[in-house]
Amino acid sequence: MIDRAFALLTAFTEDRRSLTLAELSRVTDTPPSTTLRLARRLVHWGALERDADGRYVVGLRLWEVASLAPRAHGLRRVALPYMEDLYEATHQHVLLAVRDGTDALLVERLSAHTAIDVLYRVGGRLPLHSTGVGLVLLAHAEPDFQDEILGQALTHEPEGVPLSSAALRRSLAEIRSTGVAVVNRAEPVPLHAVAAPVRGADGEVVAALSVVVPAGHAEPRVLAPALRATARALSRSLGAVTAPPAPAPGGLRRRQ
Amino acid sequence: MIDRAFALLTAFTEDRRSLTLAELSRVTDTPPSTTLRLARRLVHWGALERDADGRYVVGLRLWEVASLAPRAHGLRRVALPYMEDLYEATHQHVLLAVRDGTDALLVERLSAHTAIDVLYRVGGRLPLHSTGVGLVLLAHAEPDFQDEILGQALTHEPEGVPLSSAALRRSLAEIRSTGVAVVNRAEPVPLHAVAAPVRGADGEVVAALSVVVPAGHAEPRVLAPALRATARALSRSLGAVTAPPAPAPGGLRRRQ
DNA sequence: GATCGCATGCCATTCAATGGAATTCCGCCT
DNA sequence: AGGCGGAATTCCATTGAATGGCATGCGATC
Repeated sequence: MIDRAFALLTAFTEDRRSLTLAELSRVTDTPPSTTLRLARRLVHWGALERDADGRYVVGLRLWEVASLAPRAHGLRRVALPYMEDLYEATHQHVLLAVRDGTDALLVERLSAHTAIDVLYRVGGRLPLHSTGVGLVLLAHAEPDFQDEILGQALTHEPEGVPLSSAALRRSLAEIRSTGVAVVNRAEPVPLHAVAAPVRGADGEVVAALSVVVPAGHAEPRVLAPALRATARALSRSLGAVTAPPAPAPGGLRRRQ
Repeated sequence: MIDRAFALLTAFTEDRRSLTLAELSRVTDTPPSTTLRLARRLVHWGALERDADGRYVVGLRLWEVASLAPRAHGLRRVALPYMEDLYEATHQHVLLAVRDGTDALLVERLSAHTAIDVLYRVGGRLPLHSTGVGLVLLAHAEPDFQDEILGQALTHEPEGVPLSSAALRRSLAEIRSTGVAVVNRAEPVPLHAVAAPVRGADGEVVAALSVVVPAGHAEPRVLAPALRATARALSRSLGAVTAPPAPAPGGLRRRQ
């Protein structure tokens, strides 16, 4: 069965990058014989591989076809040179994320090894309501979806401070009108994040671009124009025809 | 059936990034009803998505799990900062590739937008015998595998010039003894490629790191030490314990 | 040296995949 | 407008493949 195969693949996570057959069997709640048969098929095809210790790991061939995903690698391909430009200017972190369900998915990250703290990993998920890229994506999502998120009890992620839905709504409006999201964080290390929307061919926001710098490194005021300009240039490369937002005056909620 | 599912996924290629159901059906030689059922399952799971036109494309979720592949994204994660260093020095192309079967698979590429010609894409395959990274990987592959490759009729890829197996064997020996591969190419645009091996925890070569610059930009002589040093630093990050190669004197063929 | 857990092979049962035919939908050409 | 052709989709009886319990061999651990 095919759901079994996917269950096998999803058994792998960031902190479970390699699994034995027995582990796979337990995690997916499948009898060992079935698991073995399936794992073999996947190995044969290249979706899984066995590492030096005989443990199962995600395979190169799966990555190869996944590299054709337009919203991930396809986007990245176009964005990377622009990200490099930002990277050279800041020499800290440059992030590119798209929305998937109720999370932001980090599609690319450039980081100097002299840069601060490791943040999120490429391929990992970020909360929408407490990161720069997340806020940008949320601010430009369909209103219905925004309501759904706003209806939940939210907290600022690392600190655990509760976040009122009214305050968040105000933030989103401001993000739409200014064209950037600015997040200042004290924990775990003081930093500024500045993020801007990236638009696709039909004008809708398809991704968010961001830089993250330690507090004192550069003022968000200075970074914002660079972010806006770079995101706009990237949008143009993606086929976004006309000039951008033309933000609804007063930050009206229902725009779409 | 699960092979059907993989057939569906492999129907996507670089120049077929999006497919309609009918196209999928034709390419995989599967009846439309079966194809539809399967495609739906894959969409449900996130391995496929439908784009704005309703065409099927590779999905974000597949990319997400694929980002756990140790030999692809896992490697890249460690390598990227080192690649950045090389990139800053040359501002052209920096490549990272691993071997998969009889090809090199390009795991990462940094390129300035001012850089020359587009070469190969990330996620794409390169020939082993006529690229810098490929030669490095081939030179450090198991002897049996080398023989297999050497037994074939080979040509230098872009020019179509035949390549004698004796000459290639000599090249491989030199690559092993010098620690770098140097490829000078006239077609389609004059360029130099310099590549060096990256070693994993148990000392075997797991990847190849390379820079590609236009002829006249920088001499391979100058680039080689930088490549060797960076590849070695990267190897150390990967857990390669001891100092590297200690090349077999005289470039003996059977080393393993 | 014995035991436990893991990887693996085997096989009768059963359940789910299969694809042909019919239907609807949509875009294009006349 | 009208109608044609291809694509997407539904349905269902048939068939063929997935299933998992059990037994075996293997290796590590106490």
